[in-house]
Amino acid sequence: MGRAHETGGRAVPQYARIAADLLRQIEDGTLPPGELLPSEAELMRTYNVSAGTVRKAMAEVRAGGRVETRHGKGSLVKKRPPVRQRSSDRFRRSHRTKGQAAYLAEAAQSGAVPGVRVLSVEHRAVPDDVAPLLRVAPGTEVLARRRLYLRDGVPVETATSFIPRDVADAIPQLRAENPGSGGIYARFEGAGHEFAEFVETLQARGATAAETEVLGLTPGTPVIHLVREAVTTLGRVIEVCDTVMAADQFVLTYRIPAVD
Amino acid sequence: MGRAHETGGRAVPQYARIAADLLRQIEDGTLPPGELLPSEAELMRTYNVSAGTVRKAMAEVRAGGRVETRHGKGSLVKKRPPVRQRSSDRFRRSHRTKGQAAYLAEAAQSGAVPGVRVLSVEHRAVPDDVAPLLRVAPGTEVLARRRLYLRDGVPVETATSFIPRDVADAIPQLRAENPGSGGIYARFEGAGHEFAEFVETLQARGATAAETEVLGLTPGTPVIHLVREAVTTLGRVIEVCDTVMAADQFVLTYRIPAVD
DNA sequence: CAGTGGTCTAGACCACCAA
DNA sequence: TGGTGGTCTAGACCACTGG
Repeated sequence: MGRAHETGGRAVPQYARIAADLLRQIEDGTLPPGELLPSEAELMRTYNVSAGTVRKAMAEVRAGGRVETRHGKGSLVKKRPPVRQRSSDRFRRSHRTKGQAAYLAEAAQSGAVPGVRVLSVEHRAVPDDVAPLLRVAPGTEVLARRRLYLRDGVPVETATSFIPRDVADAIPQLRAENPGSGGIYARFEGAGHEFAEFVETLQARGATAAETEVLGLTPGTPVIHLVREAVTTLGRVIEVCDTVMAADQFVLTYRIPAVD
Repeated sequence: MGRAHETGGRAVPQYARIAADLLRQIEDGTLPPGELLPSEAELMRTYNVSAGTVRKAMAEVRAGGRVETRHGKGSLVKKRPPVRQRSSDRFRRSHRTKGQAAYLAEAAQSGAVPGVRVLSVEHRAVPDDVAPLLRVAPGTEVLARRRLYLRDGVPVETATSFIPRDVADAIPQLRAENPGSGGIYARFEGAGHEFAEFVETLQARGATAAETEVLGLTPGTPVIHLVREAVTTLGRVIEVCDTVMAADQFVLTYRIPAVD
């Protein structure tokens, strides 16, 4: 009993109905931010369904991004659903000369406590998808700076910068854990490179197992995969930054000037 | 038997291991594009797990976006995983004067057959989240143009344009199903509006039930929610376009000029 | 028709959390 | 300790696809 087609001839499965119910309650404030959702056992009772069905419903609710589930505790409505703002002018030179790296510049606007952890700085073979962007042969050795960004202590983004050897070797600070005031872009400029533009290419997809691990996500949770190329006025790409962000933590905005 | 901690003391669940296995095989070409994945029954046999476990693994594989599952048929590796390119210069005026709306301009680059279906053109109350962007009071009546974009016949994106009454009333073609050559932006320009910039704000999240329906997605599949404001040289926002895209169908690129 | 994925059940055992 | 979510099983019935 309880099959979708029997409970009223509907084509919509029970788990979808339960998920929609919960999402609506979050939407209209019946379940306010910070509130604990009904436990799965309770949902089983109130909807008269089995555990598997409730779990599938909850998986869908989680995918919506407005809920956070903690093992042994329960699921609670997130306080500020979309949080960090990544915007076009985060790369302003004026920020760097004031000593703010891009992520600090935007953290200032959003009121959360930011953090960075440098995971590794090493020479390694360039990944196949990055090689053409840097205009180097596949397998060429480059400098890779891998770091983890935190927001209020929780990981929200990983980023890996790839820099050609000849550029990196000329700037010793790039091999240091802390590249100094203004971040690595300030170091590039200090070494005479002048930026013309940044090109960001992004797509969204479910998190892979590896990303799930590093960012502390539930499997299948959406992530944004963004690759940024830093182009100098000489037309050279001197850095490619590959970042993966927990999708629910970011809102991105871009300003596109109208052109002919 | 078969629990995660018993099969070798690993903390990684079986479904994750199976999903990773399949994703790796897709990645390295063991399962080439167009190929049918092993059926769920076969996976149960080869990995010696139950149906539920295999289904959870497949759900994770699907979330990766490289696989398409058809009921009664099986799961197959998508041909061209990321397909449509949405780029910064899709709004070039030169495209419009040549009679190409933005979506046609980019479709030309990607080799697929594009399509649009106008779902509705009507006057309605502005949504609460759109009102502040248009600088109108909540509940104000605006013109809403809702359309569905197709790629090779399958829906990939819904878009709803909101236009203030005073702007819309002056341009009769905006109420027509087909706004004419160059799209609605060409009509705005024809009526004397000059665009200064477009501001795009986007986030990624799992699809809601309603989106699942319209776009023909699996529940929980990632979507990109993008809101574009069209700003004129007079500083007025004359259109807000709210779009939801199937995430696996789009790669977005933005060019950000370096500024001080 | 046989084979495929989709929904659902009932029950087991585990890992985490808080009192 | 009792309640919570997380993983897994074994089996049922359904709906869709294709020959």
